[in-house]
Amino acid sequence: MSDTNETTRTPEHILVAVAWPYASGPRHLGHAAGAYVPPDIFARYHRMAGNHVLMVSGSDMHGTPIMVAADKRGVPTRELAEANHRDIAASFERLGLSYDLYTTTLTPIHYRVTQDFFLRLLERGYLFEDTQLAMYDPEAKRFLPDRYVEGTCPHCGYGDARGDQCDNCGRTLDPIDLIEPRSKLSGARPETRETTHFFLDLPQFTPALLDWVEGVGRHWRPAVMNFTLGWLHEGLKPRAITRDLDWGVPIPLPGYEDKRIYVWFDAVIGYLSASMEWAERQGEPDAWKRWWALGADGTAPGRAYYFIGKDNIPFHAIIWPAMLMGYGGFALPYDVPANEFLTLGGQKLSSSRTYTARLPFLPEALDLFDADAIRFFLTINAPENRDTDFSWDEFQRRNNDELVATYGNAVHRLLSFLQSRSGGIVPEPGELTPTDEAMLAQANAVFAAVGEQIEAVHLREALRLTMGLAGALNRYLDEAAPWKTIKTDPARAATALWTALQTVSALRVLTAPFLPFSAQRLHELLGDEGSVHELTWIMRPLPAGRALPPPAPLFRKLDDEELAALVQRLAPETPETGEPL
RNA sequence: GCCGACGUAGCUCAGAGGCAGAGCAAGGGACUCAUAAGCCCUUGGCCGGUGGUUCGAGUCCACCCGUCGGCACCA
Repeated sequence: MSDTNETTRTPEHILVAVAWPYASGPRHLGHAAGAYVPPDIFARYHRMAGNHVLMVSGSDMHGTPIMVAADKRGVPTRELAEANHRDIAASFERLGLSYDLYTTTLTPIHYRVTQDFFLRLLERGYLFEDTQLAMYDPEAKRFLPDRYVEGTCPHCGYGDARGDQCDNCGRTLDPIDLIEPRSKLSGARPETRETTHFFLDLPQFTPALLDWVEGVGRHWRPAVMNFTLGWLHEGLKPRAITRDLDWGVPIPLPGYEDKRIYVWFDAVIGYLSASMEWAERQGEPDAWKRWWALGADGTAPGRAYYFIGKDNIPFHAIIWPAMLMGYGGFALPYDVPANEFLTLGGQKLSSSRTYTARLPFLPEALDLFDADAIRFFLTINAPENRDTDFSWDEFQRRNNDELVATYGNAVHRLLSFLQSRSGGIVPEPGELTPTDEAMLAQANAVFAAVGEQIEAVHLREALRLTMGLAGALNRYLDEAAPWKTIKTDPARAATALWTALQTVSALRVLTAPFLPFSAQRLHELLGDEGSVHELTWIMRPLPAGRALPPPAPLFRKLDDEELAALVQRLAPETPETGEPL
């Protein structure tokens, strides 16, 4: 067995920054496909490849929708946010997401870092105060975000237009233009009031951002770069970073007790504050600097990847970099591999196989299916280049025909045969034929190919290549046909079985980033102890003579009736939640 | 309305100047180790439309149609 693909390069510091889920309710499969599963694959691979990975995220706890939902239920805002946070964290754990820290924006350290950012940007002249007109609900005694004002659209006459946009004609609106405006909270007619807020002076950053994007953006996904350049060329506008609320990070200046720093400004700072919190918990309070602090010559300490959905591009490719530039001394994003959306658009409404009109929430999906089956579907059909369509038919097909039939079966047919014909003992190989050599060479080569794709954040292609090795193993077994040669040429059968077993041993390593739970089961079926995730990203030899435990299938098939019965338990309607992240 | 992305086989999706691809579905075949799985062969495409650039265009350009997203107080 050769270790030729073992890398000798020095370990890198890789920051895996994962979008902060908004703690307004459960996340659904679309969120997982877009922003949560990809970084986990990326982080797991980089750990196995020997790099120093820091993967942090947390729940975004502030913002108006959470406040409003809590008011409606008559519970304290903090209580609802924390309950939602616990649910999200639990489903992430069940999905196998390997955060080094998954925290919230309610921690003391987050408040401290956010206020520090505020003061530093203010001191450096990147924040200014200005007075604006805002809608005020006299009954709820609260200022209203634009979308909490409803009324008749001045363009098309639609009666339920929101203050920010008309859902009927799609036009962008100003709430002041609405005919017969009413508060979404109380129904009262909103008043216009003056209010003073702090603004982030984004125009100051435009030239520096353009320079930066035109350099680093070259390896970004084209959609992300075009979108970002579009904003920059259009000209940035100052953006209010405070609100008239009592839910959020307080403004660290006297006289602003009735205002708060608004959620989008504090949420992106979470990447930094969570890294600091992680370091403190490690008992090494400065450890975060290894991923964040620029060197004396301004060089980045490693590479920072921000995994988000496409709706979040402005925050991560423009606003957060501007904030970092303004503060100074911290590494900017290296890549922002934003995914498109998982949609339900193509589902045929007339089909009897249409079960729901919405994407399932993670807790529901995880109650019904193995995490690896979900991860497999979300990755092999990931919306990397464009929106991709979700349907239960497609989920079943990918699971049954690809995950189970190709990969699961390749493993199971081999291990079962070994168990029944040679008592589960890994045989001693004889002389290798060219076919055997080719099988092993391919397994070895797949490590480099998959690694290259993951590093480029082409996870879908990476998983496809991995499954390709399972397909090659099936073909190898058919050609070598040990079930025949075992009767005529036992030594040849032994060598073929040994070769196939080495390939399965490679697959348990190769699938580990994508399918962490089944990779661990396979690791144990191969008679190894400990965690498969602590192995190195190279061929893992399986020694001859080892006795393997009795095999069990890695995955289960979903038959039509079972799937239909399971999925019909899902609530047909979308429960009340806030917006996606 | 403005900006951007996308439109490729029945389905889900790759490909980005040089002979149209994969998986699944469909048709045929040989096999029996395996969760009726796996393997081999075959069928299947006006690459959304029109016009242009080019020796050559899914690929580059213009316009049109369709879908999705953004348009700064949702995050």
